[in-house]
Amino acid sequence: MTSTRDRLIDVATRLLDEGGPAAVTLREVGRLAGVSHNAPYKHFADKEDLLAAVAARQFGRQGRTRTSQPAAAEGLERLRAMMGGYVRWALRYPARFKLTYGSWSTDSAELGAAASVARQALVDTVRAAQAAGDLPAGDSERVAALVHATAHGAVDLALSGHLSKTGKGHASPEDLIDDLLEYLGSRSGA
Amino acid sequence: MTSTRDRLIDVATRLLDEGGPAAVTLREVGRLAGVSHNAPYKHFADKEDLLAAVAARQFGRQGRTRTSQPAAAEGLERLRAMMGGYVRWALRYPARFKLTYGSWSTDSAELGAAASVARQALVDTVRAAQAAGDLPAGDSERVAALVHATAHGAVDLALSGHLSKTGKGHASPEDLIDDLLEYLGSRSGA
DNA sequence: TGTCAGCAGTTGACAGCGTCAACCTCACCT
DNA sequence: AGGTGAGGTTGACGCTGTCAACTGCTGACA
Repeated sequence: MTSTRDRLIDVATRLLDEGGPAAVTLREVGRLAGVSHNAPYKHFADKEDLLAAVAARQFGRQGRTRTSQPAAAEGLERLRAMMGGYVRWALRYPARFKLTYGSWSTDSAELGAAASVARQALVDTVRAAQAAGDLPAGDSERVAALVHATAHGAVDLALSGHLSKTGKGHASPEDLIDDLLEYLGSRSGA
Repeated sequence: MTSTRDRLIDVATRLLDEGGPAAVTLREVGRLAGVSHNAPYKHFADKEDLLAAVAARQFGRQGRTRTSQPAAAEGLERLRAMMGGYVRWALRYPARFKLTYGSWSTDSAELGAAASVARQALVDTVRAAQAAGDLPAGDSERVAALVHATAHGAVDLALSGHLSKTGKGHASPEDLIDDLLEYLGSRSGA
């Protein structure tokens, strides 16, 4: 027996995937969850609050996926796998990606905490790769930020159609991340 | 004497800057432009079409700024200046940035052409830096895509509050771009 | 010169949206 | 027994995007 609150988040996520942000309507969410058009207000302050709950759940999944990743790969390979997961997730659920990393005027504590866990997992992986000599030494958090920024930007540009899709300059987000990691790797002087 | 169409785009841009995407309302745009609530439909098919015009104008300015940049700087420095301009523009007008690089279901020819000019200017600058030995050789379009992705992602994360703002991992978007260019530069073996 | 098409503008209407207020009901605590 | 609060309901409000119908002007052309 799932709670009404959970069902509302489920429905909102589904609508988001199917029709983008514009398709997420409090009234439609209520309808599909089998409650009245105003029931959502018993669980969320307003529309943004519901969307923040959707985003927090995504961060939560991401953090758990990252930390539970089997340690089959080591060093750079593990980092590459992690970023590959990020990219595939974003390309598969573009609307969730854009929502999750969108701007939040509501700074929900739940959201902040979930995001923090996900980020820490990346920093740890970067630190391990540095220790293995696969990445240049230096502030791990800053290197992690660089990697995240590149992956994030590559995906966002790809989703918006601003990465050339054919011809000489063609590159997928994963290609760009590989390029970056290769440059960083050869710089590390291992 | 500016045309009504231009005035509508002006007002829409202003509303976007002041109150984000939610503040851009066809009716309010009409009101502030001194016309009726339905006049915008004489110039734009629908709301998205108006927003596309706003975005196209931004791309246009960007392309012109980039190509007209004084050649005071050369090689890497010119590239750094160009990306600095991109970052500062994005941080100053976050809503325009998010809109411009958002997803467009309407693929207006005007939009595509304007975006293409801006991208080509970046590729040319990368090519020059490569010729100067400041960047590793290789497909210029792909290196340009990497640089753009990093800058874009860094700005987007910063705007969304996903870049740690204090402490050891603190880094501004410009810092991250500098990091990338430094890694690329030392890799070029000049 | 007369007229006629079409562009730019208007008013009015419609459904759907987010949100507020008031009411109901029923489990639970005292 | 009685009250209280969480979770649900219905109804209303103003605002939005969009459609339809009407008007006035302007330029092309017989």
